[in-house]
Amino acid sequence: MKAEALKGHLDAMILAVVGVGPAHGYAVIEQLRERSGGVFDLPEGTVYPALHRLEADGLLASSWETASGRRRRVYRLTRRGKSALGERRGDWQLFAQAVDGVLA
Amino acid sequence: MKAEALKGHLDAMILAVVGVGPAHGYAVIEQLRERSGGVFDLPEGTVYPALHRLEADGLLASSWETASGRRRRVYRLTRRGKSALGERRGDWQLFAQAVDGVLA
DNA sequence: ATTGACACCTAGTAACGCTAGGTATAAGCT
DNA sequence: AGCTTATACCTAGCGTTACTAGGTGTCAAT
Repeated sequence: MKAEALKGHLDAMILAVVGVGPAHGYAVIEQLRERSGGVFDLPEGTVYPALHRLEADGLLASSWETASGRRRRVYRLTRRGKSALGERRGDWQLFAQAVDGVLA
Repeated sequence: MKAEALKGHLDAMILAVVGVGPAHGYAVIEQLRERSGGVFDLPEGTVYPALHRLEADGLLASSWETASGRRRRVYRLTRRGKSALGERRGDWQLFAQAVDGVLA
């Protein structure tokens, strides 16, 4: 599968993962891998910048935590992020249905 | 819907449209609009370069036609294009299922 | 004569996932 | 003690690709 396939859909998936509950970057990567059935095994260089983007856009907020000697930046959904997640889910359904219509 | 959403999926859809039967660029644009229920109303600057890419990759082949005074470049699937279409359909199903899994 | 639909083209831009490097802690093995 | 693996973070630069914004030309309708 080409790398470009993900473009424009990663944000929605990250919001969805963090929407389940606050999570740090590494955990987001694991969740994406598990919830996608192993399809999305994303490098850190993909996910970390995306998290920063989402925070800069005000859809996520972060705070530092320390767990067993390791520092973690834990992200949570902001109000705007929660609202954006709803929109993105709708966008995805519309998009997927449209692609199905063309490929059918 | 963001423009990036399409990335990596346009090729598959163009192959699918041309796979139904040879078509020229403008007709491809119309087919994409119709078969997607109006969701994909793509500018020429998106579709024409994509057609050129696919031809350069050997998945499409083209020939000039003249219909009622207007010249058209008509594209058809090559053997490799047909095979690629099959792969891309599979990729899409895998991808869509994975995204569904994460967003659910 | 002018507008709109048809039909093609391309240079440049913006977005973003990824590569490839880097730092640092903790646990387990030899 | 040294090494590897997993955890956990970061970023500069690259490559791909959809789109913008322009251009050319034909034909039908007003």
